[in-house]
Amino acid sequence: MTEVIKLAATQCGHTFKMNCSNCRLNSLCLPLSLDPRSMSALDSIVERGKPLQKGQYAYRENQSFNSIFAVRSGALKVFSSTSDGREQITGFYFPGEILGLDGINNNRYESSAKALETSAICEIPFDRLGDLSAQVPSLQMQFFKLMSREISSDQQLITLLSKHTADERLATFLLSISARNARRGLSAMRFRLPMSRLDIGNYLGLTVETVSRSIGRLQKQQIIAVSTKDIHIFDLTALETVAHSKLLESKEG
Amino acid sequence: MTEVIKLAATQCGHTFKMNCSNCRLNSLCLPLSLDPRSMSALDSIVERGKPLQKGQYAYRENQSFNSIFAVRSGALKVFSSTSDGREQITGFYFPGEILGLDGINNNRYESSAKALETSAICEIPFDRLGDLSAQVPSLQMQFFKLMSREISSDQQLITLLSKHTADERLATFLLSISARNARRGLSAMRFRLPMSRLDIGNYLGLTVETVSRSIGRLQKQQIIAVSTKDIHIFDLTALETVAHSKLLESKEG
DNA sequence: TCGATAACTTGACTCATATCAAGGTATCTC
DNA sequence: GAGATACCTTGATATGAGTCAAGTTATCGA
Repeated sequence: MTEVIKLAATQCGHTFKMNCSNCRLNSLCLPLSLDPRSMSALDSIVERGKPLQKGQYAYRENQSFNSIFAVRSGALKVFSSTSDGREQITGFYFPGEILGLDGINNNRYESSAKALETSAICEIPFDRLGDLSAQVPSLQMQFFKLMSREISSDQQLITLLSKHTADERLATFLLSISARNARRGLSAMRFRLPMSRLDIGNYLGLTVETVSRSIGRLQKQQIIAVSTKDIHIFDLTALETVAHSKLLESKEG
Repeated sequence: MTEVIKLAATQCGHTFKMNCSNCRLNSLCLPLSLDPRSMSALDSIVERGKPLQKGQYAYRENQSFNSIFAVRSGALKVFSSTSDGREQITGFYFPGEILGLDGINNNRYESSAKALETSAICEIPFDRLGDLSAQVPSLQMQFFKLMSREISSDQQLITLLSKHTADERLATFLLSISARNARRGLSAMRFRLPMSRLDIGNYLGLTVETVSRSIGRLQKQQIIAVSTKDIHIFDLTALETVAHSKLLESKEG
């Protein structure tokens, strides 16, 4: 084995060995519910390279598939190219979330993953994960659930795009970011968006102008306050109302 | 074991035991690339009940998850309810295809599956499939690929809904049905749609009227001929052109 | 710190698709 | 096989989001 011990430097100058056991995201990520021995087995196959700088890729469309990736810090966007050369963003990925699952089917990635800001990621070689899954039933189950969750969330996006107005889409999007922040122990009410308005519009099937106007409307209703990329949600309930119903929304005038 | 031998009656009155080995769809379905022993192990956990009649459900949203299903004959639609009570169809499933994967994550189905016509389905209990997957690496891999394919196809639908016109969506939809027919050894050029225009519109994020008008435009261009639910594709290349590019389409006038 | 460039906002206008309406056609039921 | 019902088509009109345009505000590199 040629495993290299990966060290990470803290701001105060100490170094420590990064692993799944001491990762504060392990309860959100693949190791969830693994016993210590299995966690250490998983840990031994995880590769922790140096962080991606903003704009760098974790993987690219059509590249041959070898690994899935877990986000440790930062944020990435995943997108594929349409037949006429435009891009479609299919998801944003935050710490504790796993990307690259679309590559399994044809042994090549069907999308590209690009860092929106400096991001640390864990690379998990898929063949070794498969071997380990066959030995550790709870890991296999956890991985099945992970893929199932990706399917569910894609289906929610399908519904969002197919049946909802611009304001509903934007409100749903903000609620999703908020909930994912809360899951990591961060504020559900205040956060900074790592992606541009263009990316948000692309993801939600809207133009930049429409995103901007929709944000404007939510601000005018005092539901949120926005300063460029800093979001402050004043009224979570009102935001949920906007997200969930055309009918109610129109009654508010 | 209380396994009952399932018999199916052919039209000429003979009976035979249905199993994965003799199923003519096994090269499209989960058993793909399994050796005979593993195939028979898989076969022993599959339950083949009596066919669903049109309108009956394979499973319903929020029902507790136990099994995934393979379509043997017929067709089903899978849909979930939006917050305001409307339905969103997320997929149509044809023979050889597998549904119910969204239930794995939370141990309950996040969508409902309804037969569009009389349909025979194979029920595969998920806990037993998990056990077997851990023992048969090629089955585990096949199942991972299956889920990955579902993710990819959902992402393609996301792109279709987000970035394409009504005509592009409809053309893409017809091409998808055509290709899946061809995969099963049926005609790519002539087929009968099992779903209503309403269902097509719902799936594609369009109203019935728009679907109808879009079909009308494709007929006027002599690309397809349609008689209610019977589709005849005259010019597959032209249909692909319509599906793939706004730019080219507008040049044709 | 300045200048350049990218990102964002706002307004005026257009257009693709939704909505409303009415009539026609297939399909099911008794 | 007649009536009822669901499904489909076509036309007229309305509208939400797109497009084009111009100006403002952030961000980045030298």
